[in-house]
Amino acid sequence: MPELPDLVVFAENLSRQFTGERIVEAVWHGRGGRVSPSAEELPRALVGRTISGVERWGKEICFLLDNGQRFCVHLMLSGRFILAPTGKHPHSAILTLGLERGTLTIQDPKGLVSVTLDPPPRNVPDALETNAELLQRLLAARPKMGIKAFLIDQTILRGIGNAYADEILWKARIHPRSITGKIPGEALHSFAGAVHAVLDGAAERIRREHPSIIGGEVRDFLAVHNPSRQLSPTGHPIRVETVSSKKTYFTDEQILYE
Amino acid sequence: MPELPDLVVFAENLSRQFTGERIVEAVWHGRGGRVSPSAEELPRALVGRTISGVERWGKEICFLLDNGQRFCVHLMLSGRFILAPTGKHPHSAILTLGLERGTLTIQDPKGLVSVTLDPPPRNVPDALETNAELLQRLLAARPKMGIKAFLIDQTILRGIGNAYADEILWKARIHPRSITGKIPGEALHSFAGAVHAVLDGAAERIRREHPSIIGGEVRDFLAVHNPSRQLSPTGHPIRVETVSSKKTYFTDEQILYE
DNA sequence: GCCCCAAACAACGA
DNA sequence: CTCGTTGTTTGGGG
Repeated sequence: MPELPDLVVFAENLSRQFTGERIVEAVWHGRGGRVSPSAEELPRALVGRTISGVERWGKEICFLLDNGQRFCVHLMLSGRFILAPTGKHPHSAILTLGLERGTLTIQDPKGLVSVTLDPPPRNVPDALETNAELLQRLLAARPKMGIKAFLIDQTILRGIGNAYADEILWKARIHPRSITGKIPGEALHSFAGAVHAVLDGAAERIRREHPSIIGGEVRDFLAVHNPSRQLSPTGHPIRVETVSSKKTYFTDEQILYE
Repeated sequence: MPELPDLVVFAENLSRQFTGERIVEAVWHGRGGRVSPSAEELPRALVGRTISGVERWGKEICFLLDNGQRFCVHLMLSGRFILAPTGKHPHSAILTLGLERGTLTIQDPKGLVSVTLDPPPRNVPDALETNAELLQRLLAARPKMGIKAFLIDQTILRGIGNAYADEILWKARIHPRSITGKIPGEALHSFAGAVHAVLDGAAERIRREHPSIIGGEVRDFLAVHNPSRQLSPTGHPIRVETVSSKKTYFTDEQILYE
């Protein structure tokens, strides 16, 4: 499952590639996936529209349409975008969008992808809006959660998944079992800084190393949430435990606030 | 806090004493307590009515009125009924009912008592309706609870509180940390039998030893939920632990099903 | 690994 | 040690 930095680059590349293209066909394959408002409505809403841009919205990729509507795709666990020659329908295709110069398919072997036309606005900040004051406010509002559960809760802050939560907590030197309300105010600047350093840095790296990526995920450079590493970049052994019901990678460099 | 057997005897005694009496005054003292529909409505609904009976309903004591309405009192943690000479208002009085031949006061130092006129019917069986088939059905409906939490949950079965839950589980030889869905069907007859043996036996004992009791609680004869005992009646040391967030007394005679 | 829902659990106040 | 309410955690299914 791609996470926020992957999605940032996907959106850039999809936008570059498809802005200005008209949708000539939309086929819902009916073999899984969730669609709102309905599979019948979808082609009527999409076909004939021109894509005026593509952007990341939390963990979703949204196609902006020329009539002001937004068509958003959540890739969930195993969804991915695929470019195929016009008319081709790859395996486990959920939705195929025929465009003027090619076919964009959303594929998902697990069939969990969710697509939504004009999703309701969410009153939840995006992870890239993070700063110390915002963190302070969000932490104060939920003072007795595990910090790991807090970071990946999309109703609190949008965009961070399991892998990057570990990366951020390691960068901030905060133990994943720490309690939200116990993290001292003095730590919040470096915490907020870690959010940006990790997410922006990862997006920049993916952008540089995979300039036209629109699918899959790039994880090989992660510092601790990385099964191929035994030691953190600073040489401390990486532990793997279940924290807040999630597989969690961390080291003893991280301070436990509880 | 009186529990079911105490309340059974309270209801008998209040019924004997007040059936046929007319309510001539009802004073809500406004120093705590919860009243439904409202403190203003209450005197209008009660004054002038004649009490046609008193009965226990779950953990509540209900006064049946001659117009078919029911006036129910939940004593919560520290509420109690007190008889006072007409016109007297004891300390921490919540509600005073002036009757033809005396004054019945509901007193509660913690101010948690709740009184309700015509409480809505609850679709929940009473503990004294317990039999093996009922237990089977209720356990199957909530198969992954702790059995202690199950027994004291008033939305599942009405009337059992913390102390008698321990007594019943000891009598049934079921460990309080057992999981509802893991208790074997063969144990349900003795489990249901234990519910009745404990509750009916306690009521009978209270009735015999305190023939006119309407307040307080009698606990001195409890087998395990009893700080004055070190050993169960069968000579096993009594353990005290927190189970399902409640102080729980049990012994190693009780089988853990999990 | 994702989201949603429902059930179970814990904490707090009245 | 009671009942609500609210918030958090956990488990299952798509």
